[in-house]
Amino acid sequence: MPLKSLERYNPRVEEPRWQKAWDDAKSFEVASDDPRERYYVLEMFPYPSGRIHIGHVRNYAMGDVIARYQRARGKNVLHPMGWDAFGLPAENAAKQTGSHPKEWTYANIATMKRQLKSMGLSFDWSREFATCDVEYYQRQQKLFLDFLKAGLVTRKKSKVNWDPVDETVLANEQVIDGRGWRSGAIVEQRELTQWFLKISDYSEDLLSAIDGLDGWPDKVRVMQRNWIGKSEGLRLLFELLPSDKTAATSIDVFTTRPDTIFGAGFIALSPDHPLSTELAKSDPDLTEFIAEFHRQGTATEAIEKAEKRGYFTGLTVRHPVKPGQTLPVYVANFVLMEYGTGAIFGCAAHDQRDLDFARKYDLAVIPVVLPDGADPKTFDIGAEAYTGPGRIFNSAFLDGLEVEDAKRKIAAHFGILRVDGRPQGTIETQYRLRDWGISRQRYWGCPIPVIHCEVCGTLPVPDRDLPVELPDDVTFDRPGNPLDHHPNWKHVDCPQCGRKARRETDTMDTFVDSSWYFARFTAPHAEPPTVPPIADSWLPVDQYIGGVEHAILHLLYSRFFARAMHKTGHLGMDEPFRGMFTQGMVVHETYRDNAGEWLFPSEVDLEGMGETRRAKNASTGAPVEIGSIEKMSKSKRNVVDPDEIVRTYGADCARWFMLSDSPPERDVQWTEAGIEGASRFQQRVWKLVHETLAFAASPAGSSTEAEILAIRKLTHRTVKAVGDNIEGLRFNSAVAQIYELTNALTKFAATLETVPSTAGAAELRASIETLIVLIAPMMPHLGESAWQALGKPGLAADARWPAVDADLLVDDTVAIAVQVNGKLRGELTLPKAAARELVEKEALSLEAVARMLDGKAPKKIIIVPDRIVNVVV
RNA sequence: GCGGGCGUGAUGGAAUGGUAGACAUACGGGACUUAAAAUCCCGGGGAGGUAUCUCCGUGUGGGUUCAAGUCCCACCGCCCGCACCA
Repeated sequence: MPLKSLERYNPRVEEPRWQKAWDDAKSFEVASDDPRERYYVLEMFPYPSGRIHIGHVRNYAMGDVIARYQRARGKNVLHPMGWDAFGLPAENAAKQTGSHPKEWTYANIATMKRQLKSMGLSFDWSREFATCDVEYYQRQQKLFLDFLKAGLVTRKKSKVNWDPVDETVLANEQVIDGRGWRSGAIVEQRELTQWFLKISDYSEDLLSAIDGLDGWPDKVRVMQRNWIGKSEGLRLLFELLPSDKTAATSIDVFTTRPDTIFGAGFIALSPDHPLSTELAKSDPDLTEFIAEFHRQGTATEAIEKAEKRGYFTGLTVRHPVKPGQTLPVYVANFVLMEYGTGAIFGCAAHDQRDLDFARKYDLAVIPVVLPDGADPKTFDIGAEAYTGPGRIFNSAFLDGLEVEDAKRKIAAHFGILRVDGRPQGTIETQYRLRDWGISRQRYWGCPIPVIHCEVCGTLPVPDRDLPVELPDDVTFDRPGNPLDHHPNWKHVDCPQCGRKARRETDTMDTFVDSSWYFARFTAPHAEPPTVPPIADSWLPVDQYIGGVEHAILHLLYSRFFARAMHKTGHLGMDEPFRGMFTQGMVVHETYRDNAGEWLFPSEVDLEGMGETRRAKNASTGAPVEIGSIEKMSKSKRNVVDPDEIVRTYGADCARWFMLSDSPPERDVQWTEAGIEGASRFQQRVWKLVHETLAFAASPAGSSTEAEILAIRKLTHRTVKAVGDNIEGLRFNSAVAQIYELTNALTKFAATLETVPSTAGAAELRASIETLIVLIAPMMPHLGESAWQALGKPGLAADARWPAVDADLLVDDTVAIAVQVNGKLRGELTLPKAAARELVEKEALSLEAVARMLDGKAPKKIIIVPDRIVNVVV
């Protein structure tokens, strides 16, 4: 039944038609009073930078497959979308083009929403919001005030990371290799009074709960563990010998190796240590040393490898366990004020940094841990410190103990002693995690709802005065915070005494906005930030999908926020995301001409393959160099425009290709051939559907029972496999299964053409209908068009996932591989669960096996039922 | 330096310890066509000139096992994260 006259499937016509049908039917709007089992799938919402890029397409295609699949499984699926809409780019655009951040942002949202709609994503648009909507950020202000009341917010003067390009403060998490995460500028240190969220209150909880996040990638869990950075050790007081340089009587030190105390050779203070600062006042050389340290900036790789340098303060402390001995006190450039107490004791023999330092300043190197098997008389430290296990020696009452036992014993020892009336040593847990500084000196963010009164101090804005709304009339003609420059916005009356007071002009870090949006989606129009019973009925998010670049920042903040919202009664749970998935990037080849100019893929013609593959400029014919495959970026022009892809191939093909080519956690390379393959498949399915319809009208004939059964079995197996693969997020494997079924059905249709059969045609039709339901989550528009062509009622979007007949998943005959000494020599087709004797007999009677045996009797025969026989000779 | 991951045809990649290379892409051959595109069919890890068949083959070298891409040890290479955390 050739269908030469069949028109090609035309996505440009079909796709908008179905998008409208879904809209009209409100297919994807969900109600919270629906009694069915709930499923919440969420993709990280985008920043409205201007246009959707192909990475978004991949992210949302994955989420959409899950949403549509779970819907087909009969669940009430929440699949919302919104906009992470505050942030610096809007202000930068304002500076560059004179646009207003608000207009710029909402215009971008409009564009991107149109683009997303053209992708046919099953979002519940009725729940859409942008974080810059007053309706959203006013609830965020409410949360802030509740956090403030609950003691989860502090205001303190602190050294902050200052981004000189963006002219704002950055959180530690936002400093990458000493540079601003967005601007790339080298970050400077400044002292400012800042608002902090006390995430460190939850250090232990955030850490220990990671163990329970088994729906998260290990990689992300490890990163979060490392970021929180727990270590247990001893806080130890060293008594200072009296000096006219300072009134201080002791130095507080944190160590994880108290067992090496007998090997202590010096004390080192951070240049930022209060004692260092005090001493510097009367010591110009130390002042210079500290200034030099600050000039070096913060942690970059170069600094990391920088030489250990120190400055002797002239102070000495008593050695706490060696009566009569003292240790010199240095200020050293490798000691961080941010960790522990900002002071350490140096044990050169068992810490590499301390050893480097000791060698440079000719300080004592006293080994106190003896590796197993080493001779205490000859054991010596060369250029490398010994940090391994062993027995303690040279250490009086610790001698002979293992490292861990020695730690316990010395902790007990110092727990009894007193310095300045305090225990000399206390066991303490330290975390690397710092409180989250959220103050930003920017306009386009959520205003911090606080008022500063000279008399009453710092006061929260009363709930009744919310929202604290951003003024529209701001200018961007000078550096700094436009809110601060605004003529009257910050001038308010004190809510307590009524005197003139000043509004806080800092706005919140935009990571605050994204730390609770998933909760707001559960009741986006409610008066309070969340409606706890509703939020709790949806949360935690069953499957969250986004880029690994948020593995620490956003995911950690959100986990903290859930806890803080729990504490303040806005949520009933602590962990916001049950399942987390980090998808790979979309990458593309780069192209560069002789002048070194980057070219867009659309400007390049490619020919040849492998070694002979060449590229030239499509319009001029000039040679083009094919460069490395990299993450798509505007600067290297290795980008494709989703709009253009949708125009040329349709959204379904873009989605299909994004899902088919690589495992979702790995990078996928965008290729023209790949998207064309998707398009070919789309046409094949369309053709197959119409062939099926033609066969249904064909006269009776005979196809064999066996053929029909084989098709039915394959269909059921595929339904099972595709479902399993989607649930396991193995979209590429699901696609492969669909290809296999499609290929088999195409072949079957071809045999029907030569041997017509009513039963065969009916079987084909049933299988095709199933196939369409399997395809629909990935190519939803094609799914609808085919569904309609097949004359099925309603929308494919509402079709149920086909039921699997378990009996059809197993065969009554099985192919059993026959090996001799582990090497494949043949294959048997036997009834399922055949007796061992039969399997053995059949296997031995194979000619290839007999040949390998060469008349000898087998030593052993291993039989794995229904799978394999291994004859051992 | 520490931590995590990965290494399979020309390419992206499949493979509960049990028939390596599913599926796709690229390529080659054929059919259809005046021709091209599209479409359909066939082929394909390497070597032994073809088929049969044999040997080799999942980064390298060892090991465990009847059987290893898969598990263990060592090494090489690549990618990612953290980075003076005491």
